[in-house]
Amino acid sequence: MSRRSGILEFAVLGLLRESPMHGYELRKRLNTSLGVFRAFSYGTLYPCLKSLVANGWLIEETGGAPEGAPAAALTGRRAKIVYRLTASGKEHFEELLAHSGPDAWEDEHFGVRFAFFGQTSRDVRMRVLEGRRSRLEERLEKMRTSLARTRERLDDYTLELQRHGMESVEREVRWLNELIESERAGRDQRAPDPAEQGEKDQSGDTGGLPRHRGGSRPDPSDDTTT
Amino acid sequence: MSRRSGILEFAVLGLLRESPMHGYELRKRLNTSLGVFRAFSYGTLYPCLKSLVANGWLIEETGGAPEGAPAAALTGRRAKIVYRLTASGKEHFEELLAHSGPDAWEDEHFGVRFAFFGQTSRDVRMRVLEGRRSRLEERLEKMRTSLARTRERLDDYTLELQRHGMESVEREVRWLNELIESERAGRDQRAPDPAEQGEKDQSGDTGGLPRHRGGSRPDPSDDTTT
DNA sequence: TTCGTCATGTAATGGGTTACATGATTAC
DNA sequence: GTAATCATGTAACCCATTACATGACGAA
Repeated sequence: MSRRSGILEFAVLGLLRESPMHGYELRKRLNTSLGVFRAFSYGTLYPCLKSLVANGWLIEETGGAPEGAPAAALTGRRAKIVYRLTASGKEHFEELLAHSGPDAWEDEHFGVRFAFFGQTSRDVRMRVLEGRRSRLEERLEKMRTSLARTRERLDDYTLELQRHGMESVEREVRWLNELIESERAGRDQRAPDPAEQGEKDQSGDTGGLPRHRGGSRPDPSDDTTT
Repeated sequence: MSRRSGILEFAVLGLLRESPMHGYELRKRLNTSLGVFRAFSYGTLYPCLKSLVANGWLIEETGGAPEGAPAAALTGRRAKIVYRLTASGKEHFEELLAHSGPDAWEDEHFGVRFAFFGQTSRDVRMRVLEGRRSRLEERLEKMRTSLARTRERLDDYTLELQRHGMESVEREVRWLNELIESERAGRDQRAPDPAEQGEKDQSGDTGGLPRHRGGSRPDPSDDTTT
């Protein structure tokens, strides 16, 4: 029952909803897809998985590959313990997805919440985005007044640090503005359950994200990994 | 001896080098001047102060305001315990300032290190800035390849999250480029010991930071605080 | 005189990492 | 056969927060 971090629990549940996986692979996904923000070690992950099992939200599937063909988990290598989301686990995740309390837009939570926006209803998405924005704006306010008071006493480097910090926050606010804007424009389209999608058309209309060009495009010609 | 966080120790030593302070004020400074990145609670700060005293790096000055006029600490309200940096504490801080090991440019450390660049020698500044930059660049590399591999499997929101994350990192790299550039341009000017400055002219030539205009300027007309 | 803020502390708890222990499977 | 990576776990520790306990001082 103990040993739950909220954010990790949420992410694990969300990832396992897409497809069953074993711990090792789960961790990799956690640290790439979502893990721009957070990296978890095994010492955190495995105990968490155990506790999720104890809660009845996951079941362990040991031994030879079960019929349910856990997709990528078994290409080449046989998994030891595959975790699969139970019905009540799915239900629990659904509840977590629906929550849009104040903690949902704190630094640690927001990223993960956003990562699962594809499974989140539009009104919750809006609340989370707007909550995050006002959170950042009040932080900005504090920074501004504090800077106004201490401006003279600070040396150039501290000032520059402050300036850059504020600019980062302002930038995220602008990003949120864009996102909120396009959420407003797009119609409510809750993404279908990924586990039941099969080969269906996934030309996602998930609210209509803004288009971005230039910068951050991965070089498609380098696939020198694995 | 235990209970030391490195970053907190560094920041406390650095702030106390400017002027003696008591814990309460120290914390406020920690959470404004430097604390764009980190906020510490009393439960962390006070034990840390005790351990710094135990190391001989600080001394506690209890009772009525000592002759040494601890500046802002005593305007209006009398402080209970004023912490002052000892000679060996100063020496220790000097050593910490001179270190430019790999941890100096990790996320948690970099901000605080930068905040004290005014007291840092130019070559150390350069090493830290360049270390940070290459750290970010290798992170960027990882993100790019990982994104290239998983691009198709990711939904629009995850993709957007990834994109924004990468853009943030790229932006910091550009910032570092500017800083490194102006460090190269400026001559070596180690800021004088702030504790011995008195009313001297402080038109800091600390290497010549780049000039920035627009955005992030505090509104000078709102001083509705205190 | 009561409320807000200043001011200092501690014990319990939380949330996470590191280092270690163990072993299977694959690539060379 | 041996190195690398896959794979699972645990115990010891670390860093910090929360909640609590305590009390002084100034302003309304």
